[in-house]
Amino acid sequence: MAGVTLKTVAKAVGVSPSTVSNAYNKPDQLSTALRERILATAQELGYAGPDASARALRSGKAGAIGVLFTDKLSYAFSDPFAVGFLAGLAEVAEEFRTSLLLMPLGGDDTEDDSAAVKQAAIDAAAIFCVPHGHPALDILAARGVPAAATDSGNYTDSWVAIDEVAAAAGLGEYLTRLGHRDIVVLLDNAQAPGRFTELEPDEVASGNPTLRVEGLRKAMPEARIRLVSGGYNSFDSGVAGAGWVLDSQDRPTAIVGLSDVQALGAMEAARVRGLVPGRDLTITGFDDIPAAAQAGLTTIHQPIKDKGRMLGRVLLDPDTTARQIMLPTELVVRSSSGPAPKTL
Amino acid sequence: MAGVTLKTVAKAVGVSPSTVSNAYNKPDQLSTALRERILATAQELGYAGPDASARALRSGKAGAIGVLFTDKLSYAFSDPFAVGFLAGLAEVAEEFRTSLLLMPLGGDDTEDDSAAVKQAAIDAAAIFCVPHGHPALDILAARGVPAAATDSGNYTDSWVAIDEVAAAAGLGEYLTRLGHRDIVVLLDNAQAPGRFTELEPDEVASGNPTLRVEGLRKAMPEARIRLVSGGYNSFDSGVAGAGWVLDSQDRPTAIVGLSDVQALGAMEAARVRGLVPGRDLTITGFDDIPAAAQAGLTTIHQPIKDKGRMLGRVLLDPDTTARQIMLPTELVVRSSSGPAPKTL
DNA sequence: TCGTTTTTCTAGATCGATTTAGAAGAACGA
DNA sequence: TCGTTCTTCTAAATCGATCTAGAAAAACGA
Repeated sequence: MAGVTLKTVAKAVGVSPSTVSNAYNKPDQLSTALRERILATAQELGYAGPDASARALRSGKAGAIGVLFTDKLSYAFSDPFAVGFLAGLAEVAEEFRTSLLLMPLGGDDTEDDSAAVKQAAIDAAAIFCVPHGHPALDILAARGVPAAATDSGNYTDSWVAIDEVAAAAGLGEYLTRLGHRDIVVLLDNAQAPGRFTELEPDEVASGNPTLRVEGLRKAMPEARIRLVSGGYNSFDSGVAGAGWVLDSQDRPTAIVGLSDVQALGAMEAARVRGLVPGRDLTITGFDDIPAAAQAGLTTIHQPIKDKGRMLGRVLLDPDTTARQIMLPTELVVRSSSGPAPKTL
Repeated sequence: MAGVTLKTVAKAVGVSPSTVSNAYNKPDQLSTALRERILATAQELGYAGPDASARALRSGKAGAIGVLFTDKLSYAFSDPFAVGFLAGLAEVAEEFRTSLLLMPLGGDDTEDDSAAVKQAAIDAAAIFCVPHGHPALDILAARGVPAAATDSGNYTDSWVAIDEVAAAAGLGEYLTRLGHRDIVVLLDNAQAPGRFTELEPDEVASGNPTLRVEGLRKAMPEARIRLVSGGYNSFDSGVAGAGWVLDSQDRPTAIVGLSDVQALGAMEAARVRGLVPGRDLTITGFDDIPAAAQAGLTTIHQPIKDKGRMLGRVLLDPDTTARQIMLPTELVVRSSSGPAPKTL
């Protein structure tokens, strides 16, 4: 049972290993009769086809692309945004008979954490919301693995992204029109999980969060903008972070969640305190996940699934020559936003 | 840049390849000074550490476990049940520094579809809701890959499951008590996607669906039980399948979704037709995903995340010696179920 | 001082396939 | 009939590491 290799089969049939290999990979290189005899013998011996690792080594193709996450892998699935992205990516991967290798990076950047990135046998990598400067990115570069990211930082020459700054600026303009001058931005800071505190600008993970804050600042130069983190990106951290803000002496008129799950958490926190989003305060999100529509959350819509699909094409499809793809976004106004209360 | 291998580094430093290998894998096998010199030289040459495929081949460890899905990979993410399972599995995988390789199987069992299963370099496999007798399972067995399933069919000696029959029987008893005698079971049949038709019992994918139907039959021997498929397991197929049932001349008093997403779809279909679940008809689900509670769906609760976690332990943790783990379930009654209408 | 143990390093086999270049024989055209 | 082209198959090199067994040198104990 164990130790049955190409060679074993070759010997049993009385042909060379090359021929057995061809029987599996290049059927037209040998006569049908022989091929069938080989396959039959293989079956008999309990040989299940060429070994994956060996093939990968020799042919230089791993048959998988890595998906890099910053958050713990288990968090990755708790945000429908991530799920939507994966669904799109998976769709294309499937088309090219490629598997997805999920690779968690862990919050802290000890070298231990990057072990998976060094280890993994992958042909390419999809970089999903990983902050710039993360050591894993350097490792990928050093390994020479083609990579494409979900944001347009200049650390990867390939990306599929949205114009984060412009999108956030659009939201900022909208909030300004509504009269908001005192904003709290709710973001995730994996470095400081569970720390509900105002952050200095340089504590914001570079990448999308920075760009979104930048867009807001640009559009609302007069406004006071504070940054608060409730830890990892999740509904619960939204509840906690917004709770902290709402219980403080110094409430803002609007809470801008940097993801929908956090914003939904914020809505929950408001509800618990008897506040009605859209009337008593404004809460907005980012992404437009399905649940956002149900909850009436004002948010920035971005084509999540398409992002995954396009990234897949950039990595796998030779016909897709574009390396940098910018997708459109749209401000979706729902019931969670409204004019700033005049009673300041 | 390209073609830098262990050997290159070894030659540059003036040591043997073995020593360079040890520098990476067994630091205590050589002096610190030499190790540092090797690492420095490697860095200089742009060598990013031992090649993954080669290591996998030689050491026989791939550093990844495969996750097998029946549905198209993209569907896998649309059911929160699957997502919950993955989150649990990922948690344990992370602990053991192992990656997850997602492997879609496709609906039809042409040999082409199993290519991924043959190809994939994995140490073990998690079999997620794959019907018994699927060729991919035979391939795994032939390859000698340790596998564990999410259901207790006897095709794998390891599994983490719930007592499907008993759980469904509990639901059946409950429905009987409520006076229901005419049931439609809404299930997914990937063989016949988009086909909204009553199925013969042998058209039901073996595995969980069969067991659940069996449990129902056992608990409600007097009842008329019809089977209907709306295609792949999804909200939309629930809408479509239930829609077909509700538009027919011969409406049942209860629709039993074999998954929550389908049941939620059925609720939507009812709502659209002006029917109130729990009053005009009964709708039940299976799994108890988070959305079920929000929607007031009566369903069977199963510990989704724990299922993933336990399966991970069975596959990876040497301390977990149990091979077969049965987890508890519970009938959760909410507003979507009620007495069968008397006006028959 | 001499034998023994420990530390540090190496040679060479090996993991299991794929690939390139080419041999042997069959088929073919003129 | 002879040279040419296909078809079918093979020998040997190779992918990039890890492992086993053991050599050389250093440290140690009595």
